Amino acid sequence: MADNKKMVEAITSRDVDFAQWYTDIVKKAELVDYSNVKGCMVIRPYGYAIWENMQADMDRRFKETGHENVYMPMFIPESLLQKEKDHVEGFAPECAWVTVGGSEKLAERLCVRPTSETLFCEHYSHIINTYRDLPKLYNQWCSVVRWEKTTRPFLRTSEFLWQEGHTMHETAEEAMEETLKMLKVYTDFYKETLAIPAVVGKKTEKEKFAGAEITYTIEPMMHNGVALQGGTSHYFGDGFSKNFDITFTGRDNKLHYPHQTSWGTSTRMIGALIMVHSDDDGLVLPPKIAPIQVVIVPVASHKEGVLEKAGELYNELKDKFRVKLDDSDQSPGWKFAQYEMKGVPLRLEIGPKDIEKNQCVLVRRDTREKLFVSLDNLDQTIEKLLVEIHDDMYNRALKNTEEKTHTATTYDEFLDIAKNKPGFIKAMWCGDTECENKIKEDTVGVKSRCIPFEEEHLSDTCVCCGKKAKHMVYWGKQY
RNA sequence: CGAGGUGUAGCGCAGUUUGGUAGCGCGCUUCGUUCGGGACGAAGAAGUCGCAGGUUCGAAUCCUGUCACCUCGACCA
Repeated sequence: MADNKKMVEAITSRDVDFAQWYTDIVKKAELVDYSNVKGCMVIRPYGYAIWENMQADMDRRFKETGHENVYMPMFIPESLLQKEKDHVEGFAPECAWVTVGGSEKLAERLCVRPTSETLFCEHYSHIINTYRDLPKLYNQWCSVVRWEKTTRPFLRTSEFLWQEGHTMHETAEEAMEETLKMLKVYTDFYKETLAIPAVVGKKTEKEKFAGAEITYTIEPMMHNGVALQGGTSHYFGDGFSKNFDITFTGRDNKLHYPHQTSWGTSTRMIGALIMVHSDDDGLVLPPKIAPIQVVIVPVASHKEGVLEKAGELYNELKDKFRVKLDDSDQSPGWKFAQYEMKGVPLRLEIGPKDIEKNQCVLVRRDTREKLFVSLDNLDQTIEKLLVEIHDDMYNRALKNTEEKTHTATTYDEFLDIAKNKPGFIKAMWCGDTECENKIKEDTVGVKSRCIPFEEEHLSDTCVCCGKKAKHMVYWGKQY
């Protein structure tokens, strides 16, 4: 037992050191390994399986909304990147450059894509000629590179996997509709698949994407009250179109510039998953993306009939759920701990006593609740439980978010909350970037998260400067 | 890029102050006993002490340089 204790203590407690706890989970659940390239990580099979499940779910949603997958080059010539001024200024500081090919110095250096707006625009300028060519609804699954100063597995790495949608539309209205539609796709995905609630809304001028007219964002709150930008959807208007000379002949037989959007989510969502749901015993995965949904652990597997029964159950369940039968010769206790570490939503124990009673033991990862259930209609019992687990996980995360969301109407109140209570602060804002800067300085890092779609009227004046308020803003620290 | 920290067996660490030729726990291999919350015994395998110089009869240990990683800031998905 002393040894068990030690193994369990190998995960730093979440309440003691959140950052260390996160790193422990990521390593011990075998999601990643550090690589020997600065800021890059090896995504191990278990971590990659989570990403694959996320991909499959999102890809389905993209296709249901009419999008097609494409693949762009990973290199962007410098001249192409420079066509949009704000865009290049935003990304230049974190570009990786290729200057040599083989032994030849390149005439023009190539940027390893940090994002692909410019490549899509270049391509769109070739293929868009008439309004009949619109809309173009493309998505790309790939990796991008941003030379970050500080990196953490999943949350910020030099190279990361993501999807980036890039669309072109005949009218501004249509593009705006697309921007909001994809934000909704993200919000639904977070809720229905990741069991993560989030605040959604518009970024301020200061926080919006380089080159965008409007940036919408989904901002889930982590267990410790810190926000994570979980996905963005940008409306570009016709800014890029003009710079890249993308034109089409309209219904009026005149030349027009198409209106553009882009939207993206990344492997960072795995980081969100960890920081929202997991606990001191390891990962807790929502059933929809868990690589293993049910793990079958035979108990006293040397006793006659146990392994056979476990095998029968596996065969019965394997077509309906992602099931693993662990018949290795590790002790049951070891397996219990191991699959808790890996966040498997349901553990199914089957031993001699169960077989006698035509039952098995189901243990929920999220609550540790132990249920003795009949082997009759087991698939239905499990299906119901998985749904329940998902809903309970969502509701717990929602409760945490609500409990850690505060309201401030005076600046003293705001500073007090920022200093003493982790979480979001709802407060009125005048619309000036100066106030955002001041707040960030006065609070050590509190920034505007977003202007939510559903604003509340908390007071008439800006919490910072006292001028007339324009918006209610969610404020908070972020990863 | 600023501040701090760490590099010794696959993983976690001790040894460095005071130089003497490397050790512990976990894991791994084999055999046996175990099996309802990280089992036990026996026998094994495994380390150019991050890298490069230097001092010394002798360096994991002292000196110089360098690289990588981690944490916290600034920057960002």
